[in-house]
Amino acid sequence: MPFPNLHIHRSLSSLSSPFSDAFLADKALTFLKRHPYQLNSLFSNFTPEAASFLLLKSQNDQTLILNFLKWAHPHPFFTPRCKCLALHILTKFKLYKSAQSLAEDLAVRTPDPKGNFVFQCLKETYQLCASSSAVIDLVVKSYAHLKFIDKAINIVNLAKINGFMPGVLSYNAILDAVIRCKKPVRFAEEVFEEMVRNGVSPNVFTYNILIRGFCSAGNLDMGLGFFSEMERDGCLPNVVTYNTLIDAHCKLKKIDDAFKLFRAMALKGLKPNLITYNVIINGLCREGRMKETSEVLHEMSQKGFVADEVTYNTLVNGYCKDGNFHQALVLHAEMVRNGLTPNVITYTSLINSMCKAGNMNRAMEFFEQMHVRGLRPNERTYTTLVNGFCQQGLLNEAFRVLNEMVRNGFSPSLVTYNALINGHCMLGKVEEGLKMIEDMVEKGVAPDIVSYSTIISGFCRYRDLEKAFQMKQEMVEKGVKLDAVTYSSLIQGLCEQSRLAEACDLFQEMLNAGVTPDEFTYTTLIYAYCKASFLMLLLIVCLLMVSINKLGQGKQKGFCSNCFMMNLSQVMSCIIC
DNA sequence: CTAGGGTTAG
Repeated sequence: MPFPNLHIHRSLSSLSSPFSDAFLADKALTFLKRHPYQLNSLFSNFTPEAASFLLLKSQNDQTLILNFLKWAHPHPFFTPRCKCLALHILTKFKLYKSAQSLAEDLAVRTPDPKGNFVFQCLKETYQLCASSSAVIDLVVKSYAHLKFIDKAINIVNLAKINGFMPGVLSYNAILDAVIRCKKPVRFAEEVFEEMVRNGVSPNVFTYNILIRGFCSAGNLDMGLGFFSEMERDGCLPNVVTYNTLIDAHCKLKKIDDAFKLFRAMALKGLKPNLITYNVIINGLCREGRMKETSEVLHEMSQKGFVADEVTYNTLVNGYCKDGNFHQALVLHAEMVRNGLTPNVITYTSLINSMCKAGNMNRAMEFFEQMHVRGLRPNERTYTTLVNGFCQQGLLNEAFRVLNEMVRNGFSPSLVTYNALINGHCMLGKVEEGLKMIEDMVEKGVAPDIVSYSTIISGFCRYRDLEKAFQMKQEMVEKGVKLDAVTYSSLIQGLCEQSRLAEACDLFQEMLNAGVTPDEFTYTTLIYAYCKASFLMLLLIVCLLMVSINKLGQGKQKGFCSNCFMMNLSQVMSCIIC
C-alpha cells in the first residue's frame, strides 16, 4: 500500500451527515491510535466540534490526549474553547507542565482584552468533564507568569463570582508577578489583604514572595515585619525565608545582621544550604572582605558543600573588584578543573574588571575568548563593554560595540543608554548627552534617575549650573524623584563655585524632601566649609599680622605688609580655584 | 508556587 493515508482522507472528506463532527472525531481517534505522528496534512476539514468530541471521548487516555494536542496545537480548529477543554483534562491528569504551556499559549494567542472570554470558555467547558478549581489556579498562574497581571486578577474575581475557589496558588502567582514587575509594593499588600479577606490562608511561599518584594524594594523593615507576622501566624519560616533576608541584609551592607540571621537559622533547626553560603560570600565580596570570604568558603566545604557555578562567579567577580586579578584567574582555572563551565556571567565579570582597570585590550581579549568557547555575549556583556569604552572616553569604540550588539539582535537597554550619556558628558558633550535622552525616549526606553543625574553632573562639571538646575526642574516635572546622588552633584556644583549659602539651602531642601544624605554629600559640604573657614582663618591671621606689623612701625626687616597681602591673595585664589 | 552570581550617575 503506497499511500495508506489517502483512503482515510477521502472517506473523511466525503462525510456530510449531521453527526459528521462525532464521526470525524472517531476517525481521527482511530487514526491517532495507530499513527500518532502522521496526522499532519490530513483532516483538513477538522472542526472545533470534532476536536471537542475527541477530547471528551478520550479523556481517560493520557497518551492519546497528548498526541492529539501535539497535532492540534497549530491548527485553526483548535479554538480557545477547545484549549480550555484540554486544560481541564490535562489538569485532571495532573499534567501541569503541559497544561501550563497550553494555558500560556491560550493567554498569548487569544484576543481577549480583559480575560473575560477565556474565563467564559473555561466556565462552559468546566461541567463537561467534572473539572475542579485547580484549573483556575493553573490558568491564573500562567497569566501571572506572562505578567498579565490585570487579566489574572480579573479571572480570579470572575471565578469567585461564579462559585469557583481560587486558591493560594493563584494569589501567590499574582503576588510574584506584581513584585517581579516592580509594581509599587502597596499593590502587593492589597493583593495580600484581598487574599486574606477571601479566606485564603497565606503559606510559606506567600510570605517568602512578600518578604523578597519588600526587601528588593529597599524596605527591609516591612520585610522583617512580614517575617514576624508569619511566625505569629504559625507559618514557619524555611531556608528560603532566611536566605532572602540574609541576602537583603548583605545588599544593604549589613553583614553583621546577616550573620546574626545565619546563626539564628541554626537555633531554629534550619540548616543553611549552598545558596545561603553563596549569598553570604557575595555579601562579603561586595564589601571587599576577602579574608572573611575565604573563611566562609572553608566552613562551607567543611560542611560538605561543593562550590557551584554561582559560587565561582561570585568569587571571580569579588577578586576582580578587589583588584586581585591573579586570584580571580586562579579561581577561573579551578572552576574549569572542577568540571564547571565558565558562562556568560563569568566572562562579563572578567570583562568588567578589565574595563575598570582601564585595560580595554584585555577586556576585548576576554570578549573574543567567549566567542572561541562558544559562549554568546548577551545584552549585559555588550553594555559592560560599551560602558568600559565610554569611561575611557573612547566613544567611537563604544559605538562600534553598540552596533555589533544591535546587529546581534539586542536592543540597547536603559543602562546602555546611561553609559553612553555618561560617555558624552565626560567629554564635555553634555548637549549630545541630552540628544541621547531624546533618542532613548524615541525608542521607548524611559530615562531614569541615573540618566538625569548624569546630565546634571555633566552640566555641573562644566560649570553650567543654570542648565543643571533646569534639568532638575525637568525631572521634577516628569515626576522623577531626586536622590542623594542628584542632590550631591548639585551641591558639589554650587560648592565648587563657592556658592555655599545656596548649597546649604539645597541641603536643607534635600532633608525636607526626605532624601537621606550619604557619605558623599557630607564630604562635599565638609570640604567646602573647611575651605571657607580656612580662608576665614587666613584672613584673620593676615589682619593680625598686619596690625602687629603696624604696631611695630615696620622695624622688622624683611616684612612688607603689602607684599604679604599680595602673596596671600594669590594663595587664596589658588585655593578657590 | 518562593531564595543566590555579571552592567549605569555624584
